[in-house]
Amino acid sequence: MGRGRVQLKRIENKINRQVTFSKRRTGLLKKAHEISVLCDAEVALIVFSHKGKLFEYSTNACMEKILERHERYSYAERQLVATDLDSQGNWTLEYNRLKAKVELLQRNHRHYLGEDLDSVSLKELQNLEQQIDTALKLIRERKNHLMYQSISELQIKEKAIKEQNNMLVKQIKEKEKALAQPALWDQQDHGPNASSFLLPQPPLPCLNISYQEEDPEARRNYELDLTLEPIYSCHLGCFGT
Amino acid sequence: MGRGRVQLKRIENKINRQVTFSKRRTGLLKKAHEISVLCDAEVALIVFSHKGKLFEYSTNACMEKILERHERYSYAERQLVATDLDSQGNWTLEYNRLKAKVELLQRNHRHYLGEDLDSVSLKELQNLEQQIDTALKLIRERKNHLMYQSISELQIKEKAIKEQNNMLVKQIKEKEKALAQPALWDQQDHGPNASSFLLPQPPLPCLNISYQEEDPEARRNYELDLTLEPIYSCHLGCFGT
DNA sequence: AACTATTTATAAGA
DNA sequence: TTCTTATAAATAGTT
Repeated sequence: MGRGRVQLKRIENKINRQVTFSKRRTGLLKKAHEISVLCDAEVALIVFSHKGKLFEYSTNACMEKILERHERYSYAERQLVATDLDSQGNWTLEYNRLKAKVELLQRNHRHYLGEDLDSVSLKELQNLEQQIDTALKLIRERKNHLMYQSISELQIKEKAIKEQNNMLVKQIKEKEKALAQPALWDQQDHGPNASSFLLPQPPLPCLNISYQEEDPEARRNYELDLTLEPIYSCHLGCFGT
Repeated sequence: MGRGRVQLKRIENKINRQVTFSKRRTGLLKKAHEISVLCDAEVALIVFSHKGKLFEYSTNACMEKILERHERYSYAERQLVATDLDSQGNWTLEYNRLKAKVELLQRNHRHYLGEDLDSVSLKELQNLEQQIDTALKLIRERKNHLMYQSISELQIKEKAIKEQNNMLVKQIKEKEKALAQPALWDQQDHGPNASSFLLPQPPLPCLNISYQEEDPEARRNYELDLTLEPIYSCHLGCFGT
């Protein structure tokens, strides 16, 4: 329906595919709604775009109900093959349903790990490959994001520590200077706290003790800085991959 | 689309409604399939007729997978509805255990698809990356294996068909030659099977009839050979990826 | 199930 | 994305 006859195959041009998707999606949802109203049918339509975005339509907006009904319907079919155990309560049904779900998930899980592929068709393999390829990209993206984040955090911390160090060095030098001329001072009693007498009030609390490593915060920073090294060397190389 | 404009309301005439349902259902399923192929989308369509009969379409015929994927999207919502009923019975324990398992598996599943990574630590991301990288290699290996396998099978078939063709050509030529010198033969009675008189005994059963396409096997081979083209053109390009 | 007059959907272009 | 337009497709009413 349009200016050219349409071939039933994947549209390779990305822009084109996106536009066609948008148009046809609208049409499809509309038609789903129409048949639902005109013919008094119950319709559930789920569409995931190539990029993974979800679009859906469901009669009376009760998707869950319809999916449940579907599940019951197709579950009943499967029951015909396996039958018999609907003796006790209805919980048995629910329990078996869950169990089947676990099995399916575990099967998928194995496939996502590249295991147990003998029963998988070529077509399915191609889908799987693409899904996983996409997943890998997303994971690396997220990883890189986290790494860049911690790098910039650490750079900020590093800068703060250096400033602290500079101040400490200055303090020590002044203290040495003061000790070199004790005559001017020893008549007065300054008590045991003499080491901080030159600090402004109030001093930054950690400044006069971090050399003794009694400040947990300072220590943690230091440790973090060390820990970072191996992470860098292992993974910075993959930033672009 | 038809001889009259259509009102978007339930068709009251029962026969009419049934006919329209049948027609539109066909159209809807077709369109669902088309958007799926053209735009590389994943589609699940469920239709219950007024009378309760089920019709469905799903991309690659994996309805369960798509529904599961959908479920993951609206997961949080249903949690609100579903939680609360863990009251009596010892089966409740087992049931909840299973449910927890499903949740865990689904969480993993999401991670394997590269979704929902916000809560994952850097360390875990690294593991995930490696697992998936390995999986991707395994999947591609398996895919290539399958593709090479079908290629060599098809090459063998191709060769066999060519040989058949050669023999047929030879037969025809000999037959023509024989017809060009009828005097030598027409005293003898060879019956209706004259066309195979030069074949070794027993002849390949299909050889003397395949030109009339009465042999299903020969025809199937031919179809197979044709079908191969698009597979080659679509997928051989990915062998190294 | 076919037919066909029309309405709809949509591909291409802007 | 949205609009327009030429054309392909779907389908309502009919047989």
